[in-house]
This record gives sequence, C-alpha cells and structure tokens, in this order.
Amino acid sequence: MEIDNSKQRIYRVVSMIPSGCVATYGQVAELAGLSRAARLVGTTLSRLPGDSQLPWHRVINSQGRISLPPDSPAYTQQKDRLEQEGVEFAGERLSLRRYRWKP
DNA sequence: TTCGTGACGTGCA
DNA sequence: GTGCACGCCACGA
Repeated sequence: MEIDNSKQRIYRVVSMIPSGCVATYGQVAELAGLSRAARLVGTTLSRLPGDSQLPWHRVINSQGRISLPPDSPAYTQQKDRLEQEGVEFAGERLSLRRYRWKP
C-alpha cells in the first residue's frame, strides 16, 4: 500500500493545479487530506528544492495574496509566473473569485 | 518523547 | 479595508 506522506500528497495536489488558476493553502491542504494543516502546505513548499518543477506559484493564501515578503525573490517570481499564465493582479492581490481552481 | 516553529485560516476590534 | 490574536496540524532538532 502507499505510505504516502503528507508531503507527497501535497506535491500531488499542487502538481495538478491547471495553468491560469490558483489554489489556496487551505484548499490544497484539504485536497491532500490535511484539511486543517494549511500551514503544513506553506512549510512544505518553503522546503521545496529549486528543481522540483512543482507549480508552487499557483498556491496563495485565502486572501488572494502571496504569503511571502514582497521584497523576496520568490514573491516576484511567483507573481511574474502567474501573470505569464494570464492571471491579473490588482496591486499585490488577485481575484480569487475568478482564478480559484475548482476541482 | 517533548518543545518550538511555520509560504495559514478564521474571527473580532 | 486593515491589523491583531488565537487555534489548527505536521515536521525537525
């Protein structure tokens, strides 16, 4: 049987987020079976290696914002990638109403 | 095994 | 609309 760690589940869920859409940490956690461990998603993603190829940039918080510090390179990268996929930002925020991934 | 930490979520002022 | 505080769960030392 699969002894899939929560980590592996998170990776799986994140990897299936379609381009042009975003998912919240809580949403990913829920889909991964960790409904109340949204922090784990963030913590886990923060430990991702650079060559993971995981679309972690499509994961944001429930406020439609990027949880990283605005002066962080990861923040810029995430925002830039999302815009490349057609996601429009209203300042530092995006419309979850429009871009939220609905599985 | 226990303690502390964290890219969060929700509620309230 | 913004900011603060508490609660949640899993992982690392």
